[in-house]
Amino acid sequence: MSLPIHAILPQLRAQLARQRAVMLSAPPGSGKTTVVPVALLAEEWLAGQSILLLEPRRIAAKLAAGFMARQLGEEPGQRVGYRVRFESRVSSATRLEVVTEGVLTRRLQDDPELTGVGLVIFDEFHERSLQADLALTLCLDVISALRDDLKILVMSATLDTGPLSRLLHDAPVLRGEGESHPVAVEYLPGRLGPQPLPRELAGEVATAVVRALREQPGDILAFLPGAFEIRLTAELLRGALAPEGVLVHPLYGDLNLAAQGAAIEPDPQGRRRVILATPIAETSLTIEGISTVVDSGFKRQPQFDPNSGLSRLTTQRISRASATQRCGRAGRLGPGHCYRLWSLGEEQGLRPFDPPEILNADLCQLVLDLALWGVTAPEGLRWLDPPPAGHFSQARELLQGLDALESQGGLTPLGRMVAELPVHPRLGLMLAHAQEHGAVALACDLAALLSERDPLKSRDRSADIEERLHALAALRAHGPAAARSLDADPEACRRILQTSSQLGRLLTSRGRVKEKGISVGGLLSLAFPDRIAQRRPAGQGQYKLSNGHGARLAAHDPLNGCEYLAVAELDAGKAEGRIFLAAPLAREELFALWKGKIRKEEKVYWDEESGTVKAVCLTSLADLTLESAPQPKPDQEKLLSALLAGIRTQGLAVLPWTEQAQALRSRLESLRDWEPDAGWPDLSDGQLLATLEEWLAPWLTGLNRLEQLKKLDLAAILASRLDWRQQQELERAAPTHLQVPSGSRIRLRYAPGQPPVLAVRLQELFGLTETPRICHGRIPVTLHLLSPAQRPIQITSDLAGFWQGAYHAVKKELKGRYPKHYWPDDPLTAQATARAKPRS
DNA sequence: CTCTCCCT
Repeated sequence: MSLPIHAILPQLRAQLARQRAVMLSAPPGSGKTTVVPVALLAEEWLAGQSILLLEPRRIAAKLAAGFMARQLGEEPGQRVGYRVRFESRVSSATRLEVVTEGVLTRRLQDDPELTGVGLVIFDEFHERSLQADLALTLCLDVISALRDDLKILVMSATLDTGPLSRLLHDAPVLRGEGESHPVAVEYLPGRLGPQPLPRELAGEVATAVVRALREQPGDILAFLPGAFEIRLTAELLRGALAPEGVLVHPLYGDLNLAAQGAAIEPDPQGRRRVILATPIAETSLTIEGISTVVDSGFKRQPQFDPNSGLSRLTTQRISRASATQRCGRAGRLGPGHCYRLWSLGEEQGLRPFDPPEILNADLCQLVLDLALWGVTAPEGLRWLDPPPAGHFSQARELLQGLDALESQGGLTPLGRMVAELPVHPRLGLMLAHAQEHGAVALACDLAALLSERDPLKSRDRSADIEERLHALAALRAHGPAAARSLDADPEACRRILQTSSQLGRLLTSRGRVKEKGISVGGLLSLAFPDRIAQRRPAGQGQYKLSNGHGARLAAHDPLNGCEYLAVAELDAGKAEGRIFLAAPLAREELFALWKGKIRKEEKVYWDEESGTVKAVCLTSLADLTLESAPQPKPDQEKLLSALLAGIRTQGLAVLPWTEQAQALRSRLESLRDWEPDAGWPDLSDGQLLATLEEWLAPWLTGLNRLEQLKKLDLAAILASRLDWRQQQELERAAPTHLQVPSGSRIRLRYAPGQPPVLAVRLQELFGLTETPRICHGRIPVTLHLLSPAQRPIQITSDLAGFWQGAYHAVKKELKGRYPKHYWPDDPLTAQATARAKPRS
């Protein structure tokens, strides 16, 4: 049998003989997975050592091993073997061992020299899983420190080869051909925006599928983002296609094996089929007999947020690499056709490749693996894409908080134990602590449940994890039918039990029971202390998490009545997370389990609603307030700063700004304008608010409510900011009043940025030749000249000019209106008066 | 409106 990959085998052999690392890029169907490893077994440089072949999935590992073994006329476990979780076929004769990712990481940790291994092959490296990236990084570390004879071969479909080649010290890149048939691509741009609603998306896909059925022969594979859109599309299609006898099969990971099998196998009666699939059909499952693909262009992906430590599922546009991969699914049998629900223009906007998982994942396990490797900072190793610093430190802080890591990043004894358990570190910690509580068996079931798919499938299932435990118990005691009667999938339950018993074997007889009794919720809280949830007082199914974030139960979930929950799984959501798995946590148990982390503190704070400062004694666990009691004798300093905080939120207007206080402030502000270098204090709003502690606080002793502020003498308080000399100078340079020739003392009005205003009846100024000035003669006042009835007549800052000019016209007019008043012809020599006429 | 895969 000849495959395209045979053409480049000689080149590959030659390069591997010379180089430490080689890359081989070839599309699906080239035969690289099964041809290359066997072909290299007899190489001289291998010197009798074995080859490790890394596959991303168990099923692929077993299939590849089986295929290669049979090519050699053997069964797996002889020269070719495999090792995946729960199952291995290897012997002393095994020279080629196909492993999955977790097994390789474990192997590296147990034997960093990779004794007896001469070559590690990374298959499907373009998938860029977190574990494959980590394994490559660790292998590079092995080569540079311990094994300069170890070789690496990275095989992939389309991959951005440049950065990887550089990481591998300019490894040569060989390119192979694939064996596939041409696929015609047709663009069907629709109405789908960047964030389509599930209904819109399902409608577009259903329309395209109907068209494909009309225009193309054979079975059709449509790619949708998730199970929800698949259900919607199936409903639309079943309505439209029922009479034509076309079969519609959903296909996604949560389906049981029988349903997946039905979607994968051709129909025995030869009826046409439409398979509606998630990205599971992109690489993990191959469907027989597909000649047409309909690609929605979207997929659902988790988005990790290091701020909350939570992931959120988001529906995103796929990459061009992903679109190519999906398209290729139509060309396995013969020429195919692919409908893309976007335009050529939109295609230019797609990312060329999917981002590697390491950029977007929870890094707890990676941080722990590195610590076990002896590395506390990622900078110490060489990465294709280094783990993001924020994600890394979030994971590190979480593990430090759980006592798995020292403050320097090294493993604690507890952390070492957890690092060796095949579960997420959170669950490993729960298992470790469960030993002290004598609850290992229960904890194993819980850890397994949370590591595998949810066994409950009904759409209105409760988030209560105890319902899953009941299903497991039913399966153990009475078999599959009992589990099914509880709405649980027996297959999923069996997988959980398998994981649980593996964990049980790893944990038995370690440690001694120190404490007795712990509930399911209690155990979960040990793994997820940041996700202890407290019901909000008024909320319906709304909770607050101990990490400060909000979360919500489905409306009719029976868990709704619980005051406290330990939440194991939730989607971060946009504003509020959705709780998918949780268990009730009794208040007494919460206090008992977490007494070491529960704090009591006095909190004095500003209560907006009542306009007062309140003082309480709080019992809290992280961001949750467990108890709150009034504090009769609050700390004076805290009281004061809470009151100041209240003033800050309300603004300066809550202070009693009497006319006098305002005038004082205006005078000082004006002076600051006129004499910027004279050291006058800054009394602007911003500055006053910023320096409340300095100028206002000393006057607030013993006060705790806003209304008490009304008693303050603000003018005196502001004046006290000036020393004695400044106060004298203020009176001289910016007086409150000016005396005019009539003898009256007239108030001066100050406004920042403007000259002072003297509003005075014209007749009181007779005899005054020049405009009055203040601020040591530098600032002329603006005169608002008034009629005897106090009506404004003229505004001027040039009194001499007024007397000479405009006065005579004004006089004439006013004389007519106020004949009893005194209107002299020569205002400069006339006697000023505050009355109608001067006293004679 | 619950993606997918994986672990001595």
